[in-house]
Amino acid sequence: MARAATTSDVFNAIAEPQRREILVLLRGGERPVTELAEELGMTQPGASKHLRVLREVGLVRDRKAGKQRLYGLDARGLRPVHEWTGGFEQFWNESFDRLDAYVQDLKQARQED
Amino acid sequence: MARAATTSDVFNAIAEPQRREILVLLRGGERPVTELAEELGMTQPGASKHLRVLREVGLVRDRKAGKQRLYGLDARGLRPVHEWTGGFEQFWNESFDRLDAYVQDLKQARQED
DNA sequence: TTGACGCATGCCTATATAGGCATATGATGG
DNA sequence: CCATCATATGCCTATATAGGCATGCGTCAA
Repeated sequence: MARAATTSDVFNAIAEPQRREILVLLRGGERPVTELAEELGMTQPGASKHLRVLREVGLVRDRKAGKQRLYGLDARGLRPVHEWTGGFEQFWNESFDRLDAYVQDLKQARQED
Repeated sequence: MARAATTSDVFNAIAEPQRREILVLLRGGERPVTELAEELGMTQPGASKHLRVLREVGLVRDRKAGKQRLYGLDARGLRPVHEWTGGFEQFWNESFDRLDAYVQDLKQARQED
């Protein structure tokens, strides 16, 4: 079995680099599919598929604009990710310390040989 | 083709729910493999495999402790994820506004029919 | 209505990977 | 050296999914 579907889990949805690029581009405002595809060097169907995933997981929304379909950012879904990683913030610096302690242990162990 | 390997991309590595659970558990301190497996209801080989991915991507480190191998958190790799999502923070609230505007547009469009 | 444009979808393939199982590997105590 | 415990790995299978391609579908202008 595999992980939760890309279409239901934001963590998985943003695991794809090109989808992250799309989100970054959309910070600049709404864009039609073809423009996104062009700017990111992907095919139009490719862009559409990534956009579909992002839409189903709620990170973008779309609206019709004439012949075009404009995709826009809905970043709210990223907040849980930000908060989850934030739960480790206190360990970022501490990690250095622990690594130090770890290295110290290694040195000691080596001396005790 | 697929996305960047779980073993090289932190975003992908944490896309797996069980790996996230492992990381959360490790905030409580180092743990041997069997204990992790037990607490998370996974098999020992399963835990070992997830730990390997986490180790290769640099989110955990291990040290020998007698017969056991203790895995500990190295959260530094989560920082880029936190920062990347943080880059969207200004859009979280704004998203509501945009959504509102969007809904307004819909209503207008409907009236204009 | 017709043609052109913009986008979504279906089909197919290759690949990554999660999980189950058996087993190899490594360390410890006698 | 042997038996045992703790982990890591290899093998196999099922599945998700990214990407290429062709094509369907809706919209607009003439």
